[in-house]
Amino acid sequence: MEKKKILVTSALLYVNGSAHLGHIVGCWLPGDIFTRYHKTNGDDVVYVSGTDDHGTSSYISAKNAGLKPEEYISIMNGKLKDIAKKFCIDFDIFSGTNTQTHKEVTVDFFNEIYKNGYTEEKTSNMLFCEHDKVALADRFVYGKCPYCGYDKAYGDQCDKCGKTYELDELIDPKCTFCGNSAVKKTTKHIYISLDKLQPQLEKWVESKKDIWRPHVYNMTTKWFKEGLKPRCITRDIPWGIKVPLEGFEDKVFYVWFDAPIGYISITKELGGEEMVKDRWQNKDCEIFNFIGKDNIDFHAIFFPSMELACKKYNLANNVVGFNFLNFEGQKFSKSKHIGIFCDKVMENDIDIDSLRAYLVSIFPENKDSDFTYEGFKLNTNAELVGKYGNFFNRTLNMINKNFAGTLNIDFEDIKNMLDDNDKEMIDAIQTLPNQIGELFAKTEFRTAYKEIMRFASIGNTYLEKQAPWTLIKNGDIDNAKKVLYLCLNMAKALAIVGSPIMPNKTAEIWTEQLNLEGSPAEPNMWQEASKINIKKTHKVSSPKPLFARLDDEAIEKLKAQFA
RNA sequence: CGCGAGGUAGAGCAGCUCGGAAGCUCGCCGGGCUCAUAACCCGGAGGUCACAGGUUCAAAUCCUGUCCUCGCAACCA
Repeated sequence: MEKKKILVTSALLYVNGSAHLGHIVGCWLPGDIFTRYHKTNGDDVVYVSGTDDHGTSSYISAKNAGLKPEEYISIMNGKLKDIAKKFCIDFDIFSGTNTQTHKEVTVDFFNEIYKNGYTEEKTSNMLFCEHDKVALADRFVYGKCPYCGYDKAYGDQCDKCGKTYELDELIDPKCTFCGNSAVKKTTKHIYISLDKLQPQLEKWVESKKDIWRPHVYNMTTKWFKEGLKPRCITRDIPWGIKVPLEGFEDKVFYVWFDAPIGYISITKELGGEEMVKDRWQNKDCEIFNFIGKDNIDFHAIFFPSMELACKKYNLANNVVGFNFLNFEGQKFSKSKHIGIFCDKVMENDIDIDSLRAYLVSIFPENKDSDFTYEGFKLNTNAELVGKYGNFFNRTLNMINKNFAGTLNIDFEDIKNMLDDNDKEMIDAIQTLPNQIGELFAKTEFRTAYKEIMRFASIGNTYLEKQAPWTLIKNGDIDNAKKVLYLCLNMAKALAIVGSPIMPNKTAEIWTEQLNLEGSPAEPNMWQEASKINIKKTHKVSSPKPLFARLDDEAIEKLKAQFA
């Protein structure tokens, strides 16, 4: 099988507060599972992410915390790293955009776009806060509505009467951060000529029609119908990357200009110029961006346009846009404190593999979905304990009790005693792992998970049909061994195919109970899953329950801890 | 005509890209098994696939229209 070269990115997180489950589900976890699958499949894959350190809201958050921006983001970056570790998100690097490397890459990126003639200058009016030293975008300004007089109207629209207006029509504008009056300024800015890039971009998007999720493709093509317009890429705030152009010394790049370049600079930080060449300038490397749906425009329009204008880096193969996760029917909210916040998970004994598995089962791949405690309990008990874990337990228990852990047979020994049930079982072992692998590769995680559980169910049904406990009772030892040998091979396969989602539990069952060498997540192990090749003399260890059941009490405890 | 998502058994959802006898999990009813974490397996009841038209030999699936629900314009993937 040909080995692929892959680069996986997951959206850079803003550092203005604590992460919640939605962040994990939106990009970190799918990117992690995708990466783990490919590693196990033997592909050459690198997973990069980090924090988006610039932008107005990070600047203001730092200010409110009484810290310098670089101090603030360094603390937040550390916290996020801990959370990633707790959730077993295995980044090759988790950095940020406040690095010297990032500055250099961004400046170079801009210089190329400038040199290639895809920028233009325009003059525009904007409101500025003298106190916070920031330019105020529409959503950061409030004042009196020129139509109805409502005094909490935003920069471009009044919530009360619904009317929209120009920024300079707003009466007595104030800064939303400090409440001081905002002043009008006329400034020059640099724009990227998206209109000139549209034909090339459309061609690229068209080629992704059958690869991207439908909602990503649709949302993207909608922009083309309206026609792309030049977009401002500079800002008047003191926090960010300085624009390297005469007459713009006091300006920085718009956060959404430098943030996606972070994928490149973080790659460079990890492996130097060599790795950038290998992953971003090598047409054999496939790039996957895992993002939430609010980022689709930036990853499907803005960043690829920048790359086309820069002409130095390859565009993504797949922009994997996830929808949103709700929490018990409500939106995650920092202000109302709705949802599981990951800093609380840090001090909690919640089983991460169980949580990861439940989250996969409700991944908002095609539409928004909902986290519920009841669902978490159900998935853990019915799927992980009842089907998946139970199969290991039943198999190992019988091998141990009746055969002291060693069956003393292999596939050759049973080939002439197979009935229809055995053949079905063998067929499942030989075909399902590859099918599940393809689902992971296609980023269809929910279906992959369902198939893994179905795989375990096939095992349970097989046991029921063959009833080795009865065979043993009747003295039919050869057939009992045959059944358990096939089950043992399926157990091995189940550990491998489950490893991208449940890295801890599968490693545990592999080493401590199946007593196999290495790890189920080793490179090229995926191909081993469909082989029936457990050695004749192999001795398994004694089983113990893999997942813990969750009762109502445990759920109540969780609710209380996360409330 | 702001933008977006959705309406499929009691609940929660999948299926819709590429039309071909309505599926999954839970719950409920009945049976089986006893190796297993009161776990597992089989069977059953329960649906005019929001509504109305249209295309078709055939529509949950494609087209048109109508009704209803929910998100976004405040932190926020």
